[in-house]
Amino acid sequence: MATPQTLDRTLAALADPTRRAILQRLSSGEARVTEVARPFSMSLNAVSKHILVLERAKLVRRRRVGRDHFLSYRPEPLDAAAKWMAETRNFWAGRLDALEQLLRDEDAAKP
Amino acid sequence: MATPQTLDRTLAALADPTRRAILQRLSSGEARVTEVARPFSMSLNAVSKHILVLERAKLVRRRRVGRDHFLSYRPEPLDAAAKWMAETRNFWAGRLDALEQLLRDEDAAKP
DNA sequence: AATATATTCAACTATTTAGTTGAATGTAAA
DNA sequence: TTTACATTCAACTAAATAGTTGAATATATT
Repeated sequence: MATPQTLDRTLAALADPTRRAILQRLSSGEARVTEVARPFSMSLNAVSKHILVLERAKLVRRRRVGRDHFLSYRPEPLDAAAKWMAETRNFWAGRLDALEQLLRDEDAAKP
Repeated sequence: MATPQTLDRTLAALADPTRRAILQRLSSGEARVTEVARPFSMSLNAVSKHILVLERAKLVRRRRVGRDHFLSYRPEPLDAAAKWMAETRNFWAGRLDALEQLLRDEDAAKP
């Protein structure tokens, strides 16, 4: 698990604003393909392809119910990305603190 | 700062094993282009292009001294990536813990 | 001054990617 | 059973990417 290619696919999948927006949408719950596509100005087919990319990267899972395909966010592949960052040590030395602070700030901002 | 395009460039730059290897090499200190290129089986020119990609993503900085170009790792752009992950909350709920554990394990493994 | 070294530039090719449109498939509703 | 809906498949185009080779530029070394 976490072969270089897996990491490639994970990071490449994230390196697109449409796909990140899709994930953000899904991070607040399941949705069907059409629902996911609605906010975007591109064709449904284009979004369908983006979803395929996310699926290949295992960042999205598909549950078929009749003609509807329900999509959900699977965060697991990000572990490998985080691990890579952790191994490239310079980043985390003194930077994990900043990240934790940032998370604390976000928590504090929520009621 | 941290426009979507910046994130795109950061993540796209990381989504290549050659470039990640270059960064890992640089994370243990400055090196010249030729030195960085040596371990790879591709041409010097190809590596030079990878370096350019990393430079555009601000993950690598170049210091010119005569004909030598010294390259160094700049981890700052990863902040935006970490922030994006933090915002896609599901990941961090219950997963930041795992990451911290992982870091602690790595620390423990070092003398 | 001549030569060697470090690096980029330029031109080219092959592959991948993001998008399009139109047709096909399968399921649900009238 | 006809029609509408959800989704993908197929074929295509335009642009980006990763690699190549060969020439150019600039700096060191002899």
